[in-house]
Amino acid sequence: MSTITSIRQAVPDRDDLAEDGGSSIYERLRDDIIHGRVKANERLKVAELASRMGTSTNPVREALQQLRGEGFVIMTPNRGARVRPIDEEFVRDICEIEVLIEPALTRWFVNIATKGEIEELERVQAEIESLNFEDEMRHSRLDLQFHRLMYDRHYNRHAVDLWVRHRQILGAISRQFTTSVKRQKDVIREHKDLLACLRQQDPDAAAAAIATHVSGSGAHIIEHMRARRY
Amino acid sequence: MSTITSIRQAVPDRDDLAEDGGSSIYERLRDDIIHGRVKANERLKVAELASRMGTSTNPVREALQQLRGEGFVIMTPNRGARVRPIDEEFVRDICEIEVLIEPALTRWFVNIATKGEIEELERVQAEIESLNFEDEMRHSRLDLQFHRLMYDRHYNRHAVDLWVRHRQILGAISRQFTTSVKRQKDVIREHKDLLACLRQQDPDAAAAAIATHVSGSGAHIIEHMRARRY
DNA sequence: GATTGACAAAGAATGTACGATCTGAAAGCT
DNA sequence: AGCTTTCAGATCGTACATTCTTTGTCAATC
Repeated sequence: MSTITSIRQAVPDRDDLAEDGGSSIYERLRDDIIHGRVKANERLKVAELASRMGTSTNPVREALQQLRGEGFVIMTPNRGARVRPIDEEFVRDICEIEVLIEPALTRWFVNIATKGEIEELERVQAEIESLNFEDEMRHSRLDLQFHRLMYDRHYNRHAVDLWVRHRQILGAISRQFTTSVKRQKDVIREHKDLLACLRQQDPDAAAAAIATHVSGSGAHIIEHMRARRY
Repeated sequence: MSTITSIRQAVPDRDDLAEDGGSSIYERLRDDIIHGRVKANERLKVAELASRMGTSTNPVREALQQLRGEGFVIMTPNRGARVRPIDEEFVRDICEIEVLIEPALTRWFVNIATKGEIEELERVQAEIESLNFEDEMRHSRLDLQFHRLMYDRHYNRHAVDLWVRHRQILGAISRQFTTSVKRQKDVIREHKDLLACLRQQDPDAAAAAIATHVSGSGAHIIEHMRARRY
């Protein structure tokens, strides 16, 4: 009967958001899928989810439809919703797209970056280095801030939204494990390389740097997933 | 009162699909948005849409949620849904993303294409040329088939899905006007160039060819939109 | 005796109706 | 004029009916 066990008991991280469990039904479902709390291809029954969430079925149905639009669940007529597997292939696909998009965003940033923005980037980077991955949660926030500084002003909102969504998925997955020491050093070096390219106003080199950064990050995540038989 | 006028009366094209108006509520809404039958930022009231669609409110709500997930409508709590404007910026954003993605897909195709597949492409291209844009509907189908032959087998399903969705949007828009003669010639020439690159097994040249093809297509659409004060 | 087929019953998704709650704006009061 | 109140309109949530899928059983045939 109870196909979905242990979905919502004790979500230890992310207690800073939305105090009273007031995160919307949509966010709860999405997090459960991203964090792998529901198995791949598992069926999502509205009645079951509704009783679990403590609401009626209608809000659940609408949340599922939204998730379908975003590609997190797959719905077939009269047969309900299934979890889209967040497996290595999925991560690889996302990363490959980001390897294409992020360099383009970065290239544009190189051409419009002000002195102040580059200094701000360096400030964040210095903070990242001084923190040195001691607090993964804070590091994640700083890393997000670093990239956001470059992308936020881009005119292509569609591309940036895509980046945000992809990053949320990847960030949620990588939050499940601790970054390896090698990857820590690589991240810092890659950021430094990127900053050097920015200072030198070299779009091509900056694009190449961010490409290796994204690619390396994706490879790191996939290796961890494979190691855990995720 | 009736904010949404002339949404569904007489959709002349696309009468080949789904005889009894049986296209799903989601598709109807999506088409209405894409084709510009509802104005940008216009409010979408569930009760109104429900009576128009001849159903109750619940299916409409779920369709709206799905559209929200795909980014076609913007919903704010307790204030309902608004139409996301499909304007020149939106098209430009999509095209820029495709200029990044399609070359990558093409590049991969060059490396795995079989002789039979290339011949199939040439056959479709010959059909396109013989048709010579006399039937835009059939041309659109052939053009879709042309690109689909290259992308369908790609391992990155996520990227291909993104391409399909973007292409649907662009195709729906460009179906509203007739292709200029110059663009017709350009399309045929670009396809020929691409085929030459494929035959020569030159991934870089093929990627460049598809990039100019996509870019040109986008520019053509945007020019038409601007001309019509779309 | 095992396999296949139909058939019935349970489970789940989809659709309908209605009540509760929120927003927005016009009317009334100080 | 500015503020409050009130009310219509719309969204959101709950309960129920309908329809489809699925599963389990039984019988008939090979």
